[in-house]
Amino acid sequence: MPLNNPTRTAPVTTADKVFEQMQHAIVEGKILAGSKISEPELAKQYQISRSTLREALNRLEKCHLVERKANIGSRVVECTTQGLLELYITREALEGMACRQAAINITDEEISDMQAMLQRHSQSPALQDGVSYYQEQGDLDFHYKVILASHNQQLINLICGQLYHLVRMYRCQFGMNSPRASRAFDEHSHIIQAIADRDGELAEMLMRRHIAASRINIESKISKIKFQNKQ
Amino acid sequence: MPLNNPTRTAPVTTADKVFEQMQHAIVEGKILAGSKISEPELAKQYQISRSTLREALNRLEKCHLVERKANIGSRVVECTTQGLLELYITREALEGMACRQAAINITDEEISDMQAMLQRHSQSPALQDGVSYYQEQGDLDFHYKVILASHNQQLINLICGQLYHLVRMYRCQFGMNSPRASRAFDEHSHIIQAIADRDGELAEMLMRRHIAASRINIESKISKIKFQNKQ
DNA sequence: TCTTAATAAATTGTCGACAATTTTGTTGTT
DNA sequence: AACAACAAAATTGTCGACAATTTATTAAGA
Repeated sequence: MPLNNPTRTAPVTTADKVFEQMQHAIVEGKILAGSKISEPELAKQYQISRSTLREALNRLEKCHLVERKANIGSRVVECTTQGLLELYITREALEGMACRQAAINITDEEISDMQAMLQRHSQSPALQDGVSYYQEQGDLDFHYKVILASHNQQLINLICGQLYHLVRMYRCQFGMNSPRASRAFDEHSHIIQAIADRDGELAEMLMRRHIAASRINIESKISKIKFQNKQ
Repeated sequence: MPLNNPTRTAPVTTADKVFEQMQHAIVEGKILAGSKISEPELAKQYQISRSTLREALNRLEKCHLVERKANIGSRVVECTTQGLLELYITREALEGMACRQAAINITDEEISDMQAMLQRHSQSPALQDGVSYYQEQGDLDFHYKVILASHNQQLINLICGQLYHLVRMYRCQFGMNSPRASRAFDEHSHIIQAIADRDGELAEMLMRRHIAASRINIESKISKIKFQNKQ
């Protein structure tokens, strides 16, 4: 089970496999954001029938990576500054609550597990500031563990099954791979402490600030890029 | 545009229509919660092909009303006490944040609109404590307006497009139609006031308490029912 | 030359049939 | 009677073809 999706099940049907391929292609920008999706073209490309492709498209729509309009067709979602802002505000709400619930529902075993992970991260700086998209698992791993520890299936499905696909897409396409390295590590540490202390209120507050800081960090990078482009 | 779904577009394709029919049937319990869905059977029942039915099923899956497993089939979601609890906790997080964003992004026009709605509700007690599923629009209307006023498309899609289908299902199937009548009206009033004052922090806190109170109210009703059944 | 209308091409929606998988029912053995 | 292996039935997944709708192209008129 890959680190970047703890809730996923092994792909059994061909639609599953095509879904995963397209998912990666969209996240990495190989299929361009905002571009129209031609069913006949992609069906031929993946060597499958249109029915199967449409099945895959439906799943991509479920995780908000494509949008479909009746009789018009499908488009890959666009990556806009506003969309990123909205996404992080939503994350703040959901992961904040997940963190509060984690403080309530986490098992002792999961606490040990998270502390062990933190220990590993402290010893391998490469994990603290992942350089590429595939190496950012340190941060994602932390967030996934917190979310799963909430033991709230509704929150888990929403965040891991839907939001995080978009999060990865934005991170990848905007080149925001290293989420504030050392600072993030400290913040992770404090959050785990609050959870271990069963202090739900503090845990939620810290997680919300952690995500808000991450959002502001990314926003500033974007505005720099925009500034450069105008020069 | 029906009151109970402000983000919905008119159904154009037959899959759309079947989706809406099934949606209502599931929410109202005409298709039993937790029951298996036979594709051949339902396709015959609705006089459509299996492809079209599957398209409808995909949309039902998108709003979490059915769950599908590969090679096994689809089932209507179950209505469990835990599921209800999880749903309301998620609502608390999302609608709380939506309320905070509304305090930031709402237009003067929308403020007037909400105050006018409140005025109408105060004069028609029937709207304050809706008796049946179809008459609970007073409460739903309020929540929808707040969510839309957030002007955050991500939040709007998640809450209106997904969560609220489940909310209506639980309300309908557990017979929790009147959401604490008069108390709710006062709470609505205070929330709108906070939004109009542009006090995002207070607005979020009030909305969270409002939903938490609603959750606790429903929980107590459920435990009473369980108690009765054991007698 | 620019709009508008009509027509042709392409794309999406729907259908029925076949293949693959799961479930059910049966048979045979312990 | 209980269990296992096998066979039959039913269900889901996939395919290609046709219908309905949208988009592109052409023709006509102002």
